[in-house]
Parts: sequence; structure tokens; C-alpha cells
Amino acid sequence: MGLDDLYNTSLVLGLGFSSSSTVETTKSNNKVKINSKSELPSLTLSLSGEIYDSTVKKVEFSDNNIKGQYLDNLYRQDSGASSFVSNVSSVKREREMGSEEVVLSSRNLINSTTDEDDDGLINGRKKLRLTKVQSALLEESFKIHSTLNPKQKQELARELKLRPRQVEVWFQNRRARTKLKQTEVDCEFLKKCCESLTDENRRLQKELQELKALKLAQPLYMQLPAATLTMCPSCERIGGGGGAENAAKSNFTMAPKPHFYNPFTNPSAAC
DNA sequence: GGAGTCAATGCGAATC
DNA sequence: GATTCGCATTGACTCC
Repeated sequence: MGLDDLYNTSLVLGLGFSSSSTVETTKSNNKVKINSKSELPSLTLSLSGEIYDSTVKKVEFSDNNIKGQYLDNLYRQDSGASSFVSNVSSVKREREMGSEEVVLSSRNLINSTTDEDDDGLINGRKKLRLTKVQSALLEESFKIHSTLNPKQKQELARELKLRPRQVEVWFQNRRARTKLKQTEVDCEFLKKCCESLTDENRRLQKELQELKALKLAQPLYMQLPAATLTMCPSCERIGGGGGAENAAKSNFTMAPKPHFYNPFTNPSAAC
């Protein structure tokens, strides 16, 4: 099959919705919203060359070179920055978007004839670089909704002159990058939390050690259950049957030094 | 030339 | 069963 056959005689049957309407569905997590107002499915029949640019109605070629250039322009912007080269080997992918099939298959046939063609294609795969305009539009669209429904995908692909699959892949990779970035941010946050908790733990351990040492150094009266010690309401001293003396003798000093008393054993000790 | 970026691929899981 | 997604991976390309 030659280019004449590919380009002039390939008809594309497409099923879609009218461009003036929008679809609305709700997806659980990603908040995809598409308005479903006056949705009218439509069937279109066109030449394969019209797929990526609806403004192109009819193109006639004087020779195969011009035809080839036109084919290239369908897949490339900014001097080759956005070239489509993908071996559509996957059966899964060949199912996608029937209207593109003719063109993709045709291009693939062209590429598959040699390992390297005029564009420097090697094994049918060349790095696609999106143009700034394409990237900007994709980013804008991503800000609005991080996932696309088929209608949005088609629309965006048509605007950007890309395959729907390429738009889909871009969004998948973009989501992956976003997730990776968020993971890195979360990781940093958790690191700081960990450091903070480690410091806090260290401080509390130290405090615990000090309290244990304090307890060992405390006289017996201080080790009484709290319920048995009552602060003297008048002088704010705690009674404790000689505890004060022991406390005074103790090497441990507390400031201000309280007055202990025990109302159960020596109620008169209160001031 | 090695590292990083990013479009593209393949596959399994989930959903309908 | 078809479709879409996430994920791991590949490979082309750029930058230093």
C-alpha cells in the first residue's frame, strides 16, 4: 500500500459528541466533572488526514514529498519538537479511538519499513517533546481536573494536535509526578516529626532519670502517698510528723521549701 | 559519559 | 469483556 492509498482513500468513521456540548460525570476520588447538557452523539465520516485538525477540509498533493511533509506536520510542531513515533504494537492500544487507527497504522507502516528513517527514528521510537504551548495547555487543564474523561481527552487532543493516547499518557505521568512530589513533601514532614519526637523523647528520658534520682534522694515522708499529705491552708506548709526536720537535714533542697504536715497523724501540726 | 527528565510501553487491578 | 488507572520500567533526549 502506498501513500496514495493511505492518504487519499482512507476513510475514517468516528463516533463522538458535538463539540458545543459537554458531558458531566462524577468520579469518586478525582472530582472529574463534565457537564451533560445537550449531549448529542454524532457519527462523522472523514478522510484520515482531517483527524487532528478539523479545519483541514481537503488537501491535495502534487507529489509524494509534499504529502509526506503534510503527514509529518500532522504529528510535529516547532520543527520536530512534537513528533509522533510509536510502534502501535499493543493490541490494547490499537483498540483505542478507532478514528486514529488509520493514521497510526499508516505511520507505523512507514516507520516499520526501515529501522531508521529520515527523521532519525530508531526502532520506531523517538522522544516526543511537547511544545511550550502544548505543555502550558496541558498544565492548565490539569489544574482544572487531574483526570480526563474520554470526551475531554478527545477535545484536548484535538486542540493540541496530539493523539488522545498521548494526552492520556501525559496526564498519567503528570499525576505520577504530582504524587512523587507529594510523597517527597510528606517524607520531609515525617522526618521533621521524627526528629522532633526524638528530641522530645530524649528530653523526657532525661527528665525521668532526674525524677528517679530525685525519688531516691527524697526522705521517707516525701514518698508517702499524696493523699496522706496535705498542704497547710494557712502557711501553705505540709505536715508530716517530723518530715520537715528530715527534709531540712536532707541534702536535697527545694525552693521554696514547703511546710509538710499530716492531718491524719498530727492534725494539730496545722498552723 | 553519567545523571536527570519525561514521553511511552507493558502489565495487573479495579470498575462498569 | 472493555476501559481506565497506577505503577514499574524503558528509551530518547538534555544538561552538566
